[in-house]
Amino acid sequence: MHAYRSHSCAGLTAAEVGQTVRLSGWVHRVRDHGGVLFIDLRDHYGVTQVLADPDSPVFAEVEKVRSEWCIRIDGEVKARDPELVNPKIPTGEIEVFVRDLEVLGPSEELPLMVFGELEYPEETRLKYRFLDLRRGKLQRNITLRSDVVASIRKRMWDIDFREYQTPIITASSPEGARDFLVPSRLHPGKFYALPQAPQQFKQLIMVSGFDKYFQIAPCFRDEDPRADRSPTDFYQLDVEMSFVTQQDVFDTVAPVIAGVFEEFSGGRKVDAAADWPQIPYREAMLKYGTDKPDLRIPMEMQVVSEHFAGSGFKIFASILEKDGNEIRAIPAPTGGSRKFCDRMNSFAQKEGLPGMGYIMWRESKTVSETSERADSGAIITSGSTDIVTEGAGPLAKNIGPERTEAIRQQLGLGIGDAAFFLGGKPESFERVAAKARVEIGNQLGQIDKDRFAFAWIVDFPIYERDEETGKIDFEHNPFSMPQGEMAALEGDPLDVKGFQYDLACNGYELVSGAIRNHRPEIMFKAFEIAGYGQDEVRKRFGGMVNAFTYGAPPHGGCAAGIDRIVMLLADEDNIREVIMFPMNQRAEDLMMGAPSEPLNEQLRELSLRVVPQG
RNA sequence: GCGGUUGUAGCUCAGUCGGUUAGAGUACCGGCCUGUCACGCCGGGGGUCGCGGGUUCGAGUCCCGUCAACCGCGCCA
Repeated sequence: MHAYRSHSCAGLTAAEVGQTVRLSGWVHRVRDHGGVLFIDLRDHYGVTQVLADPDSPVFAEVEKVRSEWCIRIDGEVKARDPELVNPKIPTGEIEVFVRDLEVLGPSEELPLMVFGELEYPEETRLKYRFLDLRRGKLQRNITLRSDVVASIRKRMWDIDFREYQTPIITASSPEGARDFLVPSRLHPGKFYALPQAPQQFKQLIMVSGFDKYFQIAPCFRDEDPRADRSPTDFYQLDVEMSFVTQQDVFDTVAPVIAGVFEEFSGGRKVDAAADWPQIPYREAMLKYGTDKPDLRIPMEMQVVSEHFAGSGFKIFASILEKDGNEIRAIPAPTGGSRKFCDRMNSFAQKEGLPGMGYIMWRESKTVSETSERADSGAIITSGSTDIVTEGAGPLAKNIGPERTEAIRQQLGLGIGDAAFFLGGKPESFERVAAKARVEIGNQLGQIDKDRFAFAWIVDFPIYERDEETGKIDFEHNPFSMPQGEMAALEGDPLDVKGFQYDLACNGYELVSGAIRNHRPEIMFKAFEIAGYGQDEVRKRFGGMVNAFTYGAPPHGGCAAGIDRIVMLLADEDNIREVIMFPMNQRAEDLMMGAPSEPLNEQLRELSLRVVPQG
């Protein structure tokens, strides 16, 4: 018999009754009844109940085992009496009577219980990640992640892509984020960098004639984390293809993403890839306040400036006197209660805005009298009670019934509905507006939680103007082909759109990509507009620019966030739930003790000296 | 760098208006229990109330400072 096991803890059924088996696993739970003692023995695959009584030669030793000890047992498979079957576990029809026990690894008192669904603080969970990982949820999430990656690889292979590895220790490739630097021992004073993405390599792979590339690639960025953003490193499905248009990339990647979601959605609805809308960036910002809208929420923002210009609501009226300012409304069907409106107002305040004005529409009865002169000359007066829709709330009072009604009609709202209003420079309120829209959708129960809603966001601007310095800079990375190529760069830079796109899903950015700028002269021009001379470009992207002078094919691609895809599929809202060994919020690994101080000897070898922080 | 929330037993938490010896569940230790599957019952050990200072006759509780964790902003696809 094998040293550790003849079966897994999920592998025994009524068919094995009577056999002598060997199991290894962790003690999930002990139930000691004195004369009979039960252990739920758990491994990666499942749980089997094992038992011992004084007839067992190892009864005394079995009595000593505790939760999470790693043990091996030999025993005899027994059928349970019908009334003793546990229908909750697949092995519930049998149990194993222990005849031999070996403690493979005893356990200290646990800082975190594997058994049960108790919540623990992040700090505890991360420090004892190996215990947390034993728990059902992380076992499921991490297994799912592995399955998702395998599915992606297969799907990419099936459409003739191949996976090529690119360097990890490489040159700094400024994509916008901060680099992780690696000091060079052989070249004192010089540093390698970890790639923020294999961006330049994959483009070079295209120049090298490989046509279709993908890689499940680690990416490194030294930025502060968020719940949906891992610090230090994360994984991308990195894709690049030659001789393609933007639509070709969509047609290639969408079925892969949709296929993966369908495969692992567990019955949740996945919007068909062919139906994914393409929303221009400007339109997304206008309607949703963000370039990663959650399209499960039906409400869309609208510009309502005209109704407030010169109105009695002085705050908005004066905001509108300034160029570039506008007023936008978020409709909130069925949100027409004071309580709800107040809650949303304080939500906006918590997010840093002065507040969020609102109008509620309710019904009001008015008695109207009409008088008319009959043909006979008599005056006939008739009275009737009309039910009319009336705007309520301080804002409605200030602007009066006509303007209030015009707003209602524009937004298509009715009795019991509300609308929220934000004013100023769009950039100043769009972030909060986007969150408010989600909050409204959530609170009013208008989000279909069992749906994955996708949209391509297209026509991203190539450039943006820095608010403070007024300087023109790249909005994203500088590798995208401007729509209209060289000619487009002759006009106003802020009007130049790129063949650059994102895929949004349920409020997350899942994919980002572009048709690349493969023409050196257009690249130089594009950089010139952002204030970078040819020398600078050659210095920073020399390898790639040089390659582009030797017959570069038109190419494009994208990168999809593996962590986020798994996070959505696992229905988690924190990226750490789908990463095996994540960092904490301060980019520390509490389990491994990283980062840590290097040995003096290491520093000497690297010609480095640590400057004490004042 | 900034803002919010949190910090009490190994773990999860309660602790009223500032008032006696800081509690519960769980885990751990001991005892009882032959059919449990969150087994049950009895008993026990376990506390720098994050840390420092202050107010007070008296501080887990109030004030100031500080540290840490998480969430968010800035930043970043």
